[in-house]
Amino acid sequence: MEIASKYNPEEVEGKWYQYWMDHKLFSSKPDGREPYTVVIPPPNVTGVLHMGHMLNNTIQDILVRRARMEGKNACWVPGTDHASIATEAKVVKKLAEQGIKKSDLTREEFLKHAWDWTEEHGGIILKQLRRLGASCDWDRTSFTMDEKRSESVIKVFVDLYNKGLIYRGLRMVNWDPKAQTALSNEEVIYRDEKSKLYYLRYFVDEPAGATDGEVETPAVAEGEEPVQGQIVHRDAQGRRYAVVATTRPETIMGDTAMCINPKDPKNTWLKGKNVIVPLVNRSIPVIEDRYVDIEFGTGCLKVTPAHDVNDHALGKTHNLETIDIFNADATISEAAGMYVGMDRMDVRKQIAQDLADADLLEKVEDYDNKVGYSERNADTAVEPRLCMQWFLSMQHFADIALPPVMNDELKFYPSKYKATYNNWLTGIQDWCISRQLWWGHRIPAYFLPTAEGQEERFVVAENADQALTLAHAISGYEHLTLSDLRQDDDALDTWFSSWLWPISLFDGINNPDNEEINYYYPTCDLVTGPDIIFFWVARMIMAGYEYMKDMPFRNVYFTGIVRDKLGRKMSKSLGNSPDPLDLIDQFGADGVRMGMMLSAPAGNDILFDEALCEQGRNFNNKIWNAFRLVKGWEVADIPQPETAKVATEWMSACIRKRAKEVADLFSKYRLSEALMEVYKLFWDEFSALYLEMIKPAYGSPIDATTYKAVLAHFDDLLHLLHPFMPFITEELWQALEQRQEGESLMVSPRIFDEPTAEDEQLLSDIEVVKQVITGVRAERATKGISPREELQLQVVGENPIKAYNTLVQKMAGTSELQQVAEKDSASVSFMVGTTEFAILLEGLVDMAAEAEKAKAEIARLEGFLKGIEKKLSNEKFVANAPAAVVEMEKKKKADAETKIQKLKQICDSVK
RNA sequence: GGGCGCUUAGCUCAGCUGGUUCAGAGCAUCUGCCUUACAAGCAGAGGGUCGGCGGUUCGAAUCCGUCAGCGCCCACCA
Repeated sequence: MEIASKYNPEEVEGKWYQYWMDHKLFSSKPDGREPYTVVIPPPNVTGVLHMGHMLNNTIQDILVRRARMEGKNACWVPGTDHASIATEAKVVKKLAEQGIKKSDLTREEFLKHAWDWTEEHGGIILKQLRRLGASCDWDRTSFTMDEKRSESVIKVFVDLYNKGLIYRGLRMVNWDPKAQTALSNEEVIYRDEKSKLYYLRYFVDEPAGATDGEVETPAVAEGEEPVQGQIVHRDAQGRRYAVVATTRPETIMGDTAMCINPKDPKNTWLKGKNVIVPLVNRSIPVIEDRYVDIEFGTGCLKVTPAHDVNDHALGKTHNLETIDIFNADATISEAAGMYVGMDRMDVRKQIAQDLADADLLEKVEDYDNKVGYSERNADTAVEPRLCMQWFLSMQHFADIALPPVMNDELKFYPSKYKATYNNWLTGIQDWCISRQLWWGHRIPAYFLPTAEGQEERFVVAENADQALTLAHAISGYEHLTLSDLRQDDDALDTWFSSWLWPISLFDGINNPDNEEINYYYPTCDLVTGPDIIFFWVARMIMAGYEYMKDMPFRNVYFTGIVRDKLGRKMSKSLGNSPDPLDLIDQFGADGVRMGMMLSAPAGNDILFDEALCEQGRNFNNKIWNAFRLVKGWEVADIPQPETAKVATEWMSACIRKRAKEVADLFSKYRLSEALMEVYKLFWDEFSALYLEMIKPAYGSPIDATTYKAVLAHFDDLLHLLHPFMPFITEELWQALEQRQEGESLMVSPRIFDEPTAEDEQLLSDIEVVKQVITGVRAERATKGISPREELQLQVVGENPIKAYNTLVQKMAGTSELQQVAEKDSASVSFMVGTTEFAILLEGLVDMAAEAEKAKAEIARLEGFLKGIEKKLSNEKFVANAPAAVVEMEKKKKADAETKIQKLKQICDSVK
């Protein structure tokens, strides 16, 4: 049968993926084998595959398939995340396109739309992962909002509430005015922004011309006048005013104080005064607090307790009034009294104009500051907002989650993220877990009816019935009915469900001690990006220790961020992100997987370049063609040639050695290096050398012994390659021999022997042989001699590769190797170690050129020798360096001297 | 402002606790080959004063200090 000379992934990939699925080869059940568990970082349920997923899931699949090759019971659990903010935003947008407003819908109606949307778009990403070859146990596919996961979340909420770790409080939170929900601190991304610093005039609430508080001054000129450190501003009418620098003039309607530092000499005259908020014309007190930076701006700070975290703290300390001037959508509220209904950004422009018109704007400067944005709504600035939210106390969790990472019970790869983790946990703040959204797990808190003005009362329970029972126990509420209870409208932060993922996937919360959780937990490796170390990784560790009293995973492998080859982050807006599926169409899944891995050293960002996929595709083709060669041989019952016997032993040694190296690299998660080992093993050693060594002459058959060995070697190589390139390896493995239906390379473990001392000897012997072969080929190349033309090779003196003479003949295209005391004069020679080899080249030898070459080499060696001699004559070196090092130097010296001597003979022979 | 990391060949990176001729790999480049598995290939070759300076040491790409450049994370200076 004719096999195509190019590997065609399309014909192969779908076929084998279906085969694996049909035979349930991805599925895992607890058994006597060592478990190897990975839980997928659940992608957004309605998301589509991007390069980051591609990288991340390729790595997971490699680890999982590798574990199978090692005979472990590998279980990779897939699933998706409900991504409350992102999904709700998409649904709201879609409804808006249909002319439906969320506010016109009931919660139930909205959720119906959301589920419809999820059903329609959900799970596409998981289907896409199959193209990549992801060997997930699909029967276990879960969703953070499916029944079991939801039940787990509610149970945990109730439990933590009962433990006193969840509380409700009026706090300044990060408010996303677009999604109209609170965000946790981690969900806010700060961006540098070019903005303006507005200097506003706050007139002192006093008659014009007042001077109290000022230090006596000899003379006061017009404008501002520093007197003994004071800076007093006066307008033309002699009215005094303070200047306040702010980036947010639109918040002045919420000002309830102006603050100075008590130690600020510039502003002492303002102490105890009241000032008038510009435009608003409200009189507010001047307060003193050391919080104010004397050096910044004018040292005067406007205090808006409702709209700034620091101001809020000041407000608390100084008992200030709080005026909330924003609506939930960040338009101006009635409370502001002016600009009502306008958007905050429009007001900023408008108010700057109005202030200028009223001569209340001293100046405007350019200013670089940081503005917080919602992680999910990149275009909307977060607004600090005071509101009632649910929080989780984090100190307890930090205490249980920090030690295991710091003492390496739970390992981070690369370990530099330990420091990041440490920083976050030691400065941890409470976690705002409530979101003003409907799409998510509804907070299981039930409010009881209360009279106007009475403090709110609620109970927390897994369901309404239990809540009612709890309520009945409260005096005054004995006769409550279900309809009197009002469940909290808010949903929980998405991460409040994903932090349970490694436990909830095996139903360990609802059903502790069940067979699965006991078998699969703790999971082995977590593969994720460092961007969610706080969101997810840290919190899973917390939940793990809280609910399982054990780590959720033994190792965390942090991948890098996928960038383009110019180092730019891949993004939709830049349009520099290829569609992973297009890449698979173009290069095959195996090619793309290899392309990703070639560029992905652990922890470093990866600079993705399609050229790497090309390299991957080329490698596939190489494997394919090696297979074609081997399968094309005719086998005969003839004796095994000596060269084939040696070559076969050598190949075995190569495999053992590389396999060990690969295992070592895997244990360190250095997957790209492991791949490179296998790559070189296949390409350089197996294809370029071994196959050439054993290749029968054209038209001749191969002996059965060698052929059997080649197949065995090929089989070994396919095992080593399989985790990286599952499809082509399965295809060839199935074609290598007759297989039973249901058999698969994927579930055929292979343990490799350790390399032996004999292996090492053989490998180093063949290194010398390779140098001799290269030496001959190099001469051919420089002299333009065809590889087919047989050459006469001589070895001068002792022959270090006597046992491999026939191998050299075959590979270098030489006739029988002659051992001579003195080489033929009509020859060119080269050195391998300290041995001289000579190729007889009647008429083709330029003796002068040979002598020149030798001379140059002598010069180089003499320089080298000088260095060594200097070292050896240094008494301190000889006295202090280890004996082995000194010995090595002596050997180098001797070798160099020998070579020089031989090279000199070459020169002499020319004269 | 605090913390972490990086700088080695044209590119992407290895070089672990200082000493195996240690200056490496892959890709790219150059030269020659359509040789009966593969031109998506074969054979061969070239290429770096290891960011700068200083120090420790018999010995430094490797340890210390410092400077320069780059990157990331955290932080309430309006």
